[in-house]
Amino acid sequence: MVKKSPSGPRREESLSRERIIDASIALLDEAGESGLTFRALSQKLATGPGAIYWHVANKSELVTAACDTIVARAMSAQLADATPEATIRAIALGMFDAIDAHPWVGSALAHAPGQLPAVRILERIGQQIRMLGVPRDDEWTTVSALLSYILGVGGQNAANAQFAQTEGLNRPAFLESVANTWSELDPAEYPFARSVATQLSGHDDRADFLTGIDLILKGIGKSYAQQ
Amino acid sequence: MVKKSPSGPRREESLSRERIIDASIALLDEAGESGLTFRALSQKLATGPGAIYWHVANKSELVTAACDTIVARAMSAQLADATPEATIRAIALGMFDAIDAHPWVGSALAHAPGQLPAVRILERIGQQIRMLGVPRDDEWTTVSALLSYILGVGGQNAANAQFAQTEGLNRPAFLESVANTWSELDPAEYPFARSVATQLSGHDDRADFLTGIDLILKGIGKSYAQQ
DNA sequence: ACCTGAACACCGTTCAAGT
DNA sequence: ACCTGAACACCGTTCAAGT
Repeated sequence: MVKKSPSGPRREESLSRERIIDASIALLDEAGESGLTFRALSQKLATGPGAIYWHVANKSELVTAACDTIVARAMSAQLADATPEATIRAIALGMFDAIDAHPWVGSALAHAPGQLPAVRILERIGQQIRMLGVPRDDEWTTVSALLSYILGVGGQNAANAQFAQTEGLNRPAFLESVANTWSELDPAEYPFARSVATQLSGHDDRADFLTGIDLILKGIGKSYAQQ
Repeated sequence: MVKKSPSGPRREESLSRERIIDASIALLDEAGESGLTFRALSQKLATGPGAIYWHVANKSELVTAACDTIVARAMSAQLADATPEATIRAIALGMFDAIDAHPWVGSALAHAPGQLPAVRILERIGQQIRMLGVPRDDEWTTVSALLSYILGVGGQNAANAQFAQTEGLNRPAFLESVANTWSELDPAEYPFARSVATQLSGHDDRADFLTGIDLILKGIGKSYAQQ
């Protein structure tokens, strides 16, 4: 088949959906959620704000597309010969690390339920759940619990990172300031929060996240004993 | 002690932090997240935008305060003579219903981790976890898993409601449109999402949410068998 | 002490006009 | 078909000026 390509040599600099998304990711990584602006973006791409609308419907679609690029990358990592549980843990950790590296992905995911990025995660987890002996009727609920937990932790991590950035603090300093606030709460009303405040700064978020995943997996195992 | 009150009869109409927060809640309930504007708010309160800044530092603080009012209300419900598990379920359901009634609370919670609203939930759950025989060193991780799950589901529900409202759809219609999108995905790449799409619209979000809570509680029970 | 409202420095999005 | 960039209709926030 003869390729009837339109004409001329493709200019590397010409605008395209892909270039716009790549520039958006760079902007979001550099300056956070509030850094992505059609004006900043068009400047980075050496064009006008209106040009971007030729390739992208609106800002919401742009953020979702940027998010999807990161999620697709994280979900493409495969590991063979692992148990379903181990694979689910790996998928979850992959998302944790992706959100850690790109905090804006956490809030983008939270704001676009049912969209492609979330479906990618759902699909990979779902395929593993099928192997765990969960009855068909309970598949959705089970997968949805895991997905919600992942998105919940991701969203909180994203908010922490954004808050710390806004305040000009690094993560340890931010956690310490939260711990301080909690220590000053009314002892009669907030005994638990106060006592747990001291543990806060020392903890490993990644390990905590994984413990939560294991808790849910244990619950699934207890509900649907497999042979 | 003699009360040296400033002067004159308090005008019912005078501005106050409380009146501002109440008006904000009303605005958020009526028009969603994007409905809360300093201009709309000042119009509702028959004042200027600048006046609000005398009582409230900025928009972020205002939203958090509005969120806290709803959360405090939801957390104040007490039930006596219940097992820790039953109490945790009740706390979780209370938050689910609060977010269902005020979707903006879901995203407000997600954006303000470590702030008072989240700590209220953390505290109530934490007190129950103490009664479940979870070792001190694992308290934070356990409570944090439950809280993340609640915030995750809440955030997704909020996003669903907001999306549906933006699109001018009711919830069933919105879920159906999501299910339709999923059914059209590539069968080779998305077998699970496609097969689960049909189950989507029929499901009870509240029941699913509770199943997730039970999954985590089962996991906790399995980890720390109590006598 | 508290309120007013114009002004500032931004936004996302549109659209006539260009090539 | 694709790009330009001025213009529109908004924002949150500030601040001199009032009472």
